[in-house]
Formats: sequence, structure tokens, C-alpha cells
Amino acid sequence: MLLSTKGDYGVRAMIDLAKHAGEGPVQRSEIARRRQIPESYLDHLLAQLRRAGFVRSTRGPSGGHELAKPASDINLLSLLEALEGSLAPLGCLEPAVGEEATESICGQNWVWQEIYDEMRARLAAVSLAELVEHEREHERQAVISYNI
Amino acid sequence: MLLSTKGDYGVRAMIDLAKHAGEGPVQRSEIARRRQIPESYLDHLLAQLRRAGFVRSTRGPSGGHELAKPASDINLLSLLEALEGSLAPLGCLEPAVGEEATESICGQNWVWQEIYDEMRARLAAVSLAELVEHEREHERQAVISYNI
DNA sequence: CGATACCTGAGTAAAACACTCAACAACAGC
DNA sequence: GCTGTTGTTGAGTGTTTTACTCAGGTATCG
Ligand code: FES
Ligand code: FES
Repeated sequence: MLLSTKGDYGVRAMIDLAKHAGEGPVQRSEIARRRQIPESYLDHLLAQLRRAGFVRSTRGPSGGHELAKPASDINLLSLLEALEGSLAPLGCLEPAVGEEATESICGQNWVWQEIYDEMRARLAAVSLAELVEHEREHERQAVISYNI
Repeated sequence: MLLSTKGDYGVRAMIDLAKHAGEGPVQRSEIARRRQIPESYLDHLLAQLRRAGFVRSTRGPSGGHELAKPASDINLLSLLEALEGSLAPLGCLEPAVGEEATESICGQNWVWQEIYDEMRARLAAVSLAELVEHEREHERQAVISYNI
């Protein structure tokens, strides 16, 4: 039932990029260090994100990665689905071509369908910009409590 | 992100037991056949369910399994948690003893916490009795459309 | 007693996960 | 146009989890 690290790491990386948007490309080594992601693994995630059209990469010295579109235009749902594939909690909810029929022997899928729909709606309503905003808010509070 | 078969199978089995409640013990071979669960695997699930106090088993000829309490007193959440352990979609949501701290580098946990809470609430609100009811309803409709 | 069930724990094949490695391609600046 | 720095790709690997199976054991009924 756990989200794999791919999704978690990928979103972390995207938050990092969004936070440094407009400051030119960010290197993967920077991201890996700040967000505690194995660098060689991050490579693959960035490749996936680039293929999905979320980031733009530039090679050569002073190259790196940056968002391909504004952070407010990227929502968590599309991001996670690009990284993880379907988020359905049960195989029978997203029927592969030429399937069905398990409904009659199980009878719990309607509950999960509801939960799944709610979840997708909630994720779709959260943009990357909001996540960054939340993080900044959190940082401010941390600084304040540190100063006391 | 998928629920494992354990949860699915376990709930199927419980629905089966609930459906035949009051008719004496049901054998695991019966359940396995009706619900399409490998019989030797079902053994373990029933043991787990028994240890968690959901079913009562009787040995010997004409033995079998039956619900240990009324179907309306069993909700999906407790059932699934007994079978699967925690349903949290992220490790950091249910902190093991002596952990924390990932929040600062990730910043998406608040979204997932919300989704997780909603999910648990929804699951807790569904009783085994309701699932059986739904299944019966579904069967009636199937019979009707078959007769037309 | 013996047939019929449930009960238990150990073992295992296969898949998914979480990476790593090595070779390659592009670009910037000298 | 070389050189070094960065991204790009695909193949490969150790570990863990999943989804079971098997071989015994134990309780109960008739
Ligand atoms: S088979 Fe889909 S919920 Fe059980
Ligand atoms: S570490 Fe918990 S959501 Fe990323």
C-alpha cells in the first residue's frame, strides 16, 4: 500500500526545482544533496520527468534542470502518475484491456472506487506552487521557533 | 501503491462468511472455491483473522469457520489493518518509534496526511454487513437482467 | 480409532524495488 | 577544436516483498 520512493523522490526534486525557478538551471548534484536522494537514481527520475514534459535540461558546463512550465500549472496528480503509473489501490479499478468480471466475487470495489476518486481529486487540486508555498511557510515557522 | 492480495482475499473471505452466517461453520474449501482464492493460502489468512478475533474456527468433521461477532460490528478499516498492517501510503505518516525529520526535506506529507485520514474515515464507516448488502443487491440486478 | 477438518511454521519461485555502473552525447569556454 | 563538465541511456545487480506451497501436527466427531 506504500507509494514507492520514485514518487516521493520525484516530487521532492520538483519542489526543489520550483523553489529555484528563475535562477537558471539547477544541477542534479545540488538537488540530490539538498533532498537526500541518491544521485545516480535521481538521474533516472529526471529523465522520466523530462520525457513527461515537466522539466527541461541543458547539458554542458553550468547546465542543469529547470521546470518546463510554471509551478502553478503542475499538479500533484499528473506528476505522481507520470512517476508511478496508475495510483489505483486495486488492479480491478483500472481494468486493463479485455478484463472485468472480478466484481461479482469480491464486492468491495465500490468502496475503493470512491476512495480512489476522492484521492485523485484531492491530488489534482494541489499544485507544485502550493507545495512550495507550504514549505516556505514551514521554514518561516522553524526559524521563528529557533530564534525564541 | 496497490493493496496486496492478502487484503483483497481476506475481505472476500469475510464477505463469504458473513453471507452464510447462522448456517453453521463454513469450510475453507467452500470459501476458496466460491471466491477464487488458493486454498492453502486462505489457510493463513483465516489464521490471521482468527488471531485478530474476527472469526471462530471449529475442527473435526463438519468443522469450519464462522464470524466471531455480528457483521454489522466489523468495519473494513479494522479488517484491512489486521490483514495488511498499516495502510499509510507513505512511511513518514506513521512514524516508527524514534523517527521524524523527513518532513523538512519533502514537504508533501500534509497532502497525504489529509488523503490518508479521509481514506481511513471512509473505510471505518463501511461495515461488513453493508458489503454483503451491496453484493446481494448486485446479484438481484444480475438476475433481473438475465431474465429479460 | 480414523477420517475430516483446521493449525503452524518453514521454505521458495517470481516479481518489484532501489539502486549502481559504464559508456556515451552535447555543450561552454578557453 | 580540444577539454572538461554536465546531462542521457541502457543494462545489470543485490535486496526485499509477495504470493504462494508443503509437510507435518492437532483437535474433533462419529
Ligand atoms: S477483486 Fe477488485 S476489489 Fe476485490
Ligand atoms: S518523506 Fe514523507 S512525504 Fe516525502
